[in-house]
Amino acid sequence: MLRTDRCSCHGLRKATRHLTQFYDQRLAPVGLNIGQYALLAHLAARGPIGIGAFAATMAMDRTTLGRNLQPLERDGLLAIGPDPADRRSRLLALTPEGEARLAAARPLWRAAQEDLDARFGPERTQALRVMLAELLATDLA
Amino acid sequence: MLRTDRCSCHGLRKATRHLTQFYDQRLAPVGLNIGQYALLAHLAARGPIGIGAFAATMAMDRTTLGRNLQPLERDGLLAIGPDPADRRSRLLALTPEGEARLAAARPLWRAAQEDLDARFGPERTQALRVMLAELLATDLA
DNA sequence: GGAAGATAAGTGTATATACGCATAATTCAA
DNA sequence: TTGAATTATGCGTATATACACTTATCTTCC
Repeated sequence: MLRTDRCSCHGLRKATRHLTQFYDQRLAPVGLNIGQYALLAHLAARGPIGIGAFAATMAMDRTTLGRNLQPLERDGLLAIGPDPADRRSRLLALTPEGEARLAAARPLWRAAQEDLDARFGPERTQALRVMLAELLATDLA
Repeated sequence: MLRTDRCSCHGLRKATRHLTQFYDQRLAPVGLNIGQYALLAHLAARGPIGIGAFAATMAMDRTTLGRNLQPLERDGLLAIGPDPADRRSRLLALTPEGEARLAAARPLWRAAQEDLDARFGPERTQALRVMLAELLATDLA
């Protein structure tokens, strides 16, 4: 018999640990975790972008994003350069190495998604994604 | 128009950051975050318990739990004592201070839950909890 | 043009997360 | 009974998360 948590936040956090470990293990062969993969994938799609705007895109605290960029920059997967239009801002962009790493990671990510679909069910997975997007869009302040 | 994430894990992690910040802010007046509140609440319910068993209960890595206990022990909210039946094991239990802190936190947690229900909808909140429990119960290894 | 306010980002600090390795105690089997 | 396998935990390391505070730059208004 399935026991749901009384606390919605605790249930969410537990499920996140569970799923994060799964994705992290699947991506480990290319030396990325799911958070880093998401950063690279979104950065590839949004082109050069400032830290604040990118943090908003990722629904992440600005300072958290700043810290998370450091290992990726250190490893040469992304470059942080000046913004010619605003000297306060610094523009993020993938390096060729970052694009190569992302390309290597994509099939692993896709396989993880498909495995999740197979084990949890495509409809439930889809329903979960919708519900999580709705929760994220809910103003809680 | 609502945009769902392609990556289930990324969607889950974003929603967790969002909801965790909400709960953390609501619990801040008593000096706890939602993770610490969950630890104290479950520890109160499960009585003295070893670290490994408690970690399994919390769906948390054993070493993560060990680290998370440190601030709570330092602040005198829980005690880590020897297990008379097995000298390898160490038993966790709330202190009176821990019980008092938990009692002070409960109304704030309850209010946060009710606010979430009001803003996200009780049916959706319940459906989300069920789906997350199902995901947690899904073997992904 | 210059002061006031707004905005972009970095730093210090604290907690959260988990892997790999090490240690100590228990259990089990020959 | 003792050596091997198992189990419970701790520690080193690396990354994730976010708050409060600070600095640098930009914008606006007079």
